[in-house]
Amino acid sequence: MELVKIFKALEDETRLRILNLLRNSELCVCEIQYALETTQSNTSRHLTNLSNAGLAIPTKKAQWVSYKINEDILLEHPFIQEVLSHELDKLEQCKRDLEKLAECKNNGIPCELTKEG
Amino acid sequence: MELVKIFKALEDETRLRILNLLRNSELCVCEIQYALETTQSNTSRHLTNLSNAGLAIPTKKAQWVSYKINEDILLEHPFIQEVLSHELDKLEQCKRDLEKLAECKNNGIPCELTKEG
DNA sequence: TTAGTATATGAGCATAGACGCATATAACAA
DNA sequence: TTGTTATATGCGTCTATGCTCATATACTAA
Repeated sequence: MELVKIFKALEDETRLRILNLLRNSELCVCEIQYALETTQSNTSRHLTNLSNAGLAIPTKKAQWVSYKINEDILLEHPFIQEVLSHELDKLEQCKRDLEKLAECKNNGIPCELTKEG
Repeated sequence: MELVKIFKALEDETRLRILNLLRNSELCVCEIQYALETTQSNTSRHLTNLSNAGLAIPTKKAQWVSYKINEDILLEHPFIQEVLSHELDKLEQCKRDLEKLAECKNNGIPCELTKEG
């Protein structure tokens, strides 16, 4: 059941935090990793999960893989747009993640520096 | 995180089927069990789960416990209403469940007959 | 080629949860 | 009381999944 697959993807806090980060921009794995303050493998797995559920779309550019929200699934299942727009922004953790992401963007931090936290 | 708790509850096909059944009426455990064609313990556990997640509300009447949708959580999280209204009704299994429920209601089947399927 | 970086993935561990069986609890009926 | 019915729950099993560590893969650059 596709709906179950979607809810299974939404049922993890880390994945909700990733969707929140992707809400306004396409991001590469290391930027997401930096914002979440987690490991590379953990970030990658969650992104694979979101991709398998049809919620995110990966694009490879040189050695980077960037992920964005799958707009098609938002049209097919409007409740997901509702979640993105009116649920995630209320969460403190999601706000902190966006600040962390802005920090990463502003400082022009190269991906390798995500290792140093 | 409350949102995660809600998605964990929605992430199971049986529980989505139960929410579909409760969409239009308050039902006792045995009616739900009959419509789902599953065991009593399984039905009870899923209803407890929905109740713990704040999605359903139990009411005890004599030896029966009836469950209904928690309208308050629909107001707090409109995406749930969206799921109930525009996602579940599209699922073949949910349609079959409603037919099975109607059969149970029309025949005035007492709860014990749910054993005979 | 070799080295470095970005990402993905296999292995192993730990936890969570779905299920069925059996049993407990609660309410009713005789 | 005893028996029946409706519901909940403890226990064991099985499966799924999240996490970390280590390694593999893919791309870039020198």
